[in-house]
Amino acid sequence: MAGARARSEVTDTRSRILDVAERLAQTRGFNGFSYADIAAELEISKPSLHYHFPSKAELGNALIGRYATRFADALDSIDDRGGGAASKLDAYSGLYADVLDEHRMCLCGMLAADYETLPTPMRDAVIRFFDANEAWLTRVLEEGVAERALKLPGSASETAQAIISGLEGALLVARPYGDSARFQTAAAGLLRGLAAP
Amino acid sequence: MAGARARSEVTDTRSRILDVAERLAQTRGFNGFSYADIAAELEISKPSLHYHFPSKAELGNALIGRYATRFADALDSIDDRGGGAASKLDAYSGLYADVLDEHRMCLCGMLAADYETLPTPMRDAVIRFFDANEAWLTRVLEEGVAERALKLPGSASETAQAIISGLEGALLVARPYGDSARFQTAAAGLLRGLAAP
DNA sequence: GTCTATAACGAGATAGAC
DNA sequence: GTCTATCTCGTTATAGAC
Repeated sequence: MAGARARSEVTDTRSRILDVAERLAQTRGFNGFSYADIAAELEISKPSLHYHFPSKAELGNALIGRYATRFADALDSIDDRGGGAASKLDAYSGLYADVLDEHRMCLCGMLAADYETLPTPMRDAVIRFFDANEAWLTRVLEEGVAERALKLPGSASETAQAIISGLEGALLVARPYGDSARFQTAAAGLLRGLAAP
Repeated sequence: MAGARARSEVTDTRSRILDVAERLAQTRGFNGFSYADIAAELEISKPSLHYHFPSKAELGNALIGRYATRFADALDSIDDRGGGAASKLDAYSGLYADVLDEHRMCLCGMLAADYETLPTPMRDAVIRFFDANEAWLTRVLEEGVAERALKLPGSASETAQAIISGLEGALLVARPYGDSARFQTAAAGLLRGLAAP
């Protein structure tokens, strides 16, 4: 078919920019990288970056938007796989473990640290990310309680907030230690304590 | 007495610099403020700052050092007050709540996010801070278990790590929401789940 | 869509006077 | 101990050619 390209032979520039910016934002924070860093890694010029993302704020918005979409897709996949509430929570924790395996912080956890320095649209998008996670977790926890598979220390939404906080914090603290076992231990303890069978 | 000064009439410049830098680091991250920000707020010149702290890295070291000392003192105070393990854990959680009341992140939690961009001495000091917290918490948890006042989901040191992670994450996530009740709920849930009576 | 060139500004840091 | 003046470099961003 005319115009078709071998998949992954070339990824479009916009996506490759987002890939690099995402990794830098997750490892160094939003104020810890520059257009120059991205340009050097992709071997393109800085003005080319500005063609795709006129300002760093717009790059940041695109970053969170894509990340949130991907995360929502991952939550859908967990739902599609079926299984009980407890196994869904394990899979949810696994999403965070995958992030740490790449020596990254959750993008929105990192941006939560940078929050005060972010432009308003990015702030709003960070909040929406956490709200979406809380809504998904709340539903899973309620299912677990209804099935008598889980016992929670508080309401489902309060427990959901505590799980998100706990996993974000486990990422935050484990990363300096460069120790993914440290994350696993904390995450397992948190889930056992907060959503016991 | 000659040379004596009315307390708090003037705080020495070095301390005032650290006060401002500390607040900026806790709210904006270590890469989110500059010598110019501090100079403007204290109405002194940038070179005066460099006289007290020749480089930003040395300012950062002094920042963590003072913070860690103050935190260790607070832990000593909790011990001195007596009471059981459960009330010590509540007091520990209260230290984090106090930070959030000033709309700040824990300094070392913030620096954990900035970790990859920090000079080595600052990295080491961040790790030491968490290790000291873990050691204190581990001891308190072991006391609680010995008194049969607490039941833990894992070893005392693993539980200590999970508590630190959970409280740091609760701060991280609650701050964008500007909601200290959100922290309290998550913290209470975490402690109930991880160190149940 | 990508480039060269450059503007305009802020960063960390230093020299040297007082 | 604090200042003015300055340096050097890195930052985001734009103009305009190809």
